[in-house]
Amino acid sequence: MELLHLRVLREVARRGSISAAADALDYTQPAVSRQLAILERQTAQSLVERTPRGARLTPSGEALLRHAEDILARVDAAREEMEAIATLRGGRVRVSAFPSTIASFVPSALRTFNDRHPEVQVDFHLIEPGPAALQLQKGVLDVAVSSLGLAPGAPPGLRAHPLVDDPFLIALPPDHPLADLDEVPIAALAGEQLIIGTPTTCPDCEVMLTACQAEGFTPERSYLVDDYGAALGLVAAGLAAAMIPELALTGRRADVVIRPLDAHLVRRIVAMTLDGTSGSAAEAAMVTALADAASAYRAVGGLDAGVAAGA
Amino acid sequence: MELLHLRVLREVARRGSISAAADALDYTQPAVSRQLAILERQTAQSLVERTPRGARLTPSGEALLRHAEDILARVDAAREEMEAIATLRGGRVRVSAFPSTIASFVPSALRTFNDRHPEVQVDFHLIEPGPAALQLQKGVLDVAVSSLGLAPGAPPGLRAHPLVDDPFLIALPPDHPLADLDEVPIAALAGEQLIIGTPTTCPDCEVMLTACQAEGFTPERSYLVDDYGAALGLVAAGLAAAMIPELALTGRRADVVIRPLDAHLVRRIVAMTLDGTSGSAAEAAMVTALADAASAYRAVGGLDAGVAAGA
DNA sequence: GGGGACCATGCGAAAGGCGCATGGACGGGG
DNA sequence: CCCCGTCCATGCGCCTTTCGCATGGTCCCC
Repeated sequence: MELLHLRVLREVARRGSISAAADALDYTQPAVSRQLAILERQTAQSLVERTPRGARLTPSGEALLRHAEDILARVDAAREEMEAIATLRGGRVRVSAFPSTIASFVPSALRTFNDRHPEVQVDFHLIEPGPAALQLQKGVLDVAVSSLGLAPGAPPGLRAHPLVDDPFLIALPPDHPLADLDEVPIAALAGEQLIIGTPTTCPDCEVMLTACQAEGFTPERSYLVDDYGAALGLVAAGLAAAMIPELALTGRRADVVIRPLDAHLVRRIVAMTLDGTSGSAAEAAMVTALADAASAYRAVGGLDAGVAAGA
Repeated sequence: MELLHLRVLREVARRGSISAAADALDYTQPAVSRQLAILERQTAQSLVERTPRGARLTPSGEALLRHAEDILARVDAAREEMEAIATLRGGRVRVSAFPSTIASFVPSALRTFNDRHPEVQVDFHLIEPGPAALQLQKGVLDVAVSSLGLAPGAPPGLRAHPLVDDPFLIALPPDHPLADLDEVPIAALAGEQLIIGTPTTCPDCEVMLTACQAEGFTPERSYLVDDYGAALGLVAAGLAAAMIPELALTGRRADVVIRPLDAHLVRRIVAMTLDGTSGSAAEAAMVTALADAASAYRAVGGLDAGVAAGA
């Protein structure tokens, strides 16, 4: 029992003759006659009653027709949903991002996506880069805004689409000697108490450690704090300097001075997707929306203006 | 999009690999792989994510799978209903009969059919032979117990299955001279007032007229009555003799004498079905049940015993 | 590092399905 | 009353599809 058979049955029922059905189906009359015969042989039923003036369904034919109508309608629905998904008029995309991006450019991306593709459902979750990679691999997530994409040791099987390079800045107490400089040399941090995110929650902070080691020293790290707000509190109290990614500076406090470093240290923020598969149109569109939002964010300078002006 | 594609998708989803799906579907792995590729091309979607350790559905694949499950379940349901109809575990049969048969053997046939095939629904209607033939031709009736089947001028396109030959008897007033005979010669009815059903409602009564004409006379018919009960009332009043089919004698009245005729005049009662088509199993089973009931009715003598004994 | 599992693709053969042409049945019109 | 038009079934030849087999590549796990 194939779909063609059901289509033939339906058309014969509608048109009232095999010839007319063949015409409607763009087949020759013998073709549908044969398909009908095959269907009757397979169902062991006489489904249509042939007369010299046309054809009519038998009771068994009517019974099968009821199923055929539903089945064919459902097939059409399936095709339409596939079409809708392909043309971004339907479907779903599951996205995640981590806090500082949600505080900056990601909402704009989601807004853009909604405007462009209002019929695509967006499932959004806050997920840290590490877990997000696992969720992508498990297939329960489509796009993850992540900070560990392009580095060596990136999660396998995933593909990273660059969004924005987020520079690391240094936060200093206002009365700190280095606060007078327009740009803080890495080397000047030797011997200073430095707050750096721990590798487990902030893997990208590694770049700071390696930069320090390249300058020949290992930073003093008595304050192990993962939260940037908390770190700024400690900085304001004059207890330490802190390395802060620019995107994490969601506001400015007057009791902290932000300065760029002389080395261009960044964490590369990317949109991660599964590699190898082509992915859905919605997935690609979400990556595009994220890239657009990140680009716009860079264009207006992000928080750079504020940084340059200091507190 | 064919059923095979949906079956492939479902099996891949269930088994978690293309190879396993191929095994379950009795295909080779390349065959399934190709069908899947075709489905993906037609839907313009990547439906399955291939890995070296198996395969997993993408979100689009899951969306299509939801449809596939329903469609395939419905196809199975259709197949099962066809199977049920073929094996008399389902389906429906539309039957009709006319009054005197409903008063005699037809109920027993319906009972037999119900006992044999309790899952087949029976739609029963009282329909006179003439209209029943039209209904059969229109396809809104499957089996009709009729009295005009084997005669010349039988409705075209229909097939008659003999059930029972119903003899015509003569009903006489008790004090009528012919009431003393064991058997009434047709010729003796010349000049008698005779009640015979009119051709429109009792076409089979024609045989009586032709028999009379064969004997060289035309019966006197002052009382044109189609109802056998009414006819017997007129007979009891001594106004006429009446020709009555045996099956129409549903009871006996003391004021009427029933006698056989010397000529074997019968109306042939048949089960009529559409000719040409093989018909449903239920239809054939209903004809069988009717034949069985008619046969049993004949075996016990019907009302013969009562007739021979007179009033 | 090697073996095993998995998937994609090329190739040849078989089968299934279509169109064309023909034959038979029935009804309507000349 | 005959002829023609309509409708359906079937035989034949060809083409398309699709299968199985065999091969190649990738990755994981032992």
